[in-house]
Amino acid sequence: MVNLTTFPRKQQIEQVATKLFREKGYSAASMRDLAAETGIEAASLYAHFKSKEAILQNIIFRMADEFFKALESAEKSNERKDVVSKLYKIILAHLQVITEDLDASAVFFNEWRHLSDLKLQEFLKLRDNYENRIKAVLEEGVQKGEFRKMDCKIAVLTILSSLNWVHTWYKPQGERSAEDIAKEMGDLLILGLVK
Amino acid sequence: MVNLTTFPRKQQIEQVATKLFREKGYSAASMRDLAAETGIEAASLYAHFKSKEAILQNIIFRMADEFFKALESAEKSNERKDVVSKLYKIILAHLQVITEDLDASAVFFNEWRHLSDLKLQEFLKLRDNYENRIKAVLEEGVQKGEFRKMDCKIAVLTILSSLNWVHTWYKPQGERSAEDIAKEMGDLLILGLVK
DNA sequence: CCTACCGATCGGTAGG
DNA sequence: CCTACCGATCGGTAGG
Repeated sequence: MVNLTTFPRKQQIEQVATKLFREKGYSAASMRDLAAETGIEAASLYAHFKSKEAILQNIIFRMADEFFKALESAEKSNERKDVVSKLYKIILAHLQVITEDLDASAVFFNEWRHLSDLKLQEFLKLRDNYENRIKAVLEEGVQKGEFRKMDCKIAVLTILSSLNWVHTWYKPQGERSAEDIAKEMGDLLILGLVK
Repeated sequence: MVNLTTFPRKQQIEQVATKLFREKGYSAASMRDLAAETGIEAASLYAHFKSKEAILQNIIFRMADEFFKALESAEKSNERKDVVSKLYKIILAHLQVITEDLDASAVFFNEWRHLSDLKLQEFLKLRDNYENRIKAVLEEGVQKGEFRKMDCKIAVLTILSSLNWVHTWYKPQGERSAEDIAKEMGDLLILGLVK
């Protein structure tokens, strides 16, 4: 039973659902689990959400929105700078979104496949778009001679997959901030391991 | 309905289950789905496996075994070489296991959380062990002066998470071999993006 | 490997 | 937000 009195009921339910979806997975988490954790009857949840999937959709597309907003402001604030600085900023922005809501990030990265057809397509289109915008930054880096010649498609996937795994091990009460992690991972991905 | 006549029944069922667990997720895939795809009755599946989870356990611990065998032979064949070469070999070995069975890899990486307590602990212990062995290689690289000073824990997680995402985009009939991908990703992770 | 079947639980609706 | 309830489906067992 989770107790939150400062947020509207709907947001409380969504937050508890997020935690539940993360812990058990979307399919294994039932509306009755959610009812028990929020302290209201299962049937009453349908006064707030029209279906179980609607809750998932809210979580996922809100996160997608956060990622896009972060990417846009990272791109804007570095328009005239070198590509290396721009990429550091993008990595930081992406990690800030993740570390600010680990539960929602976990659901975003692990449970999107349970979206139904139309919403799934929408999600995949957004993901594709996001990847391509970062790929364009890498291509700019290659073109300007800052980066080695490489397969930029594989490079984006490598960068994003390593960033997207951070939600599994990041500890908010740990000693390292999102900025620390972004610096460390940025160095690794941009400078490499070797001296 | 999948048709395979060259393998014993139990292996056929496991292979179809792997595909099903990958596509729908472990929780959402039912024994009746599996029955329909294999062409036998749901109740008959229990002549081959004592439970649904037993199938998942088989898939996951067989893959864990493959990863460990690959890591061991990569370590052995490079005992006296420089750390950079050793790490390239480890990356290749890891990617070979993934690309040789994409379905089983997907289940391994996505569905382990549905293992029950005891088996889950076993899985996490193995994963920890695997990560630590690669971390030791990175630390050796730092100590010998081949690598920059860095947080080796974050570095292993970065490397492994990017490798473990390959199953989502690798196309076996595509033009790129596991060796190609390993070279490309190895270069990125070891040399970095910059010139 | 089949038929027949079980208790539990699922997402969701009706009507207040 | 509740009570009362529905049809469907779940993992699994008994007994052959």
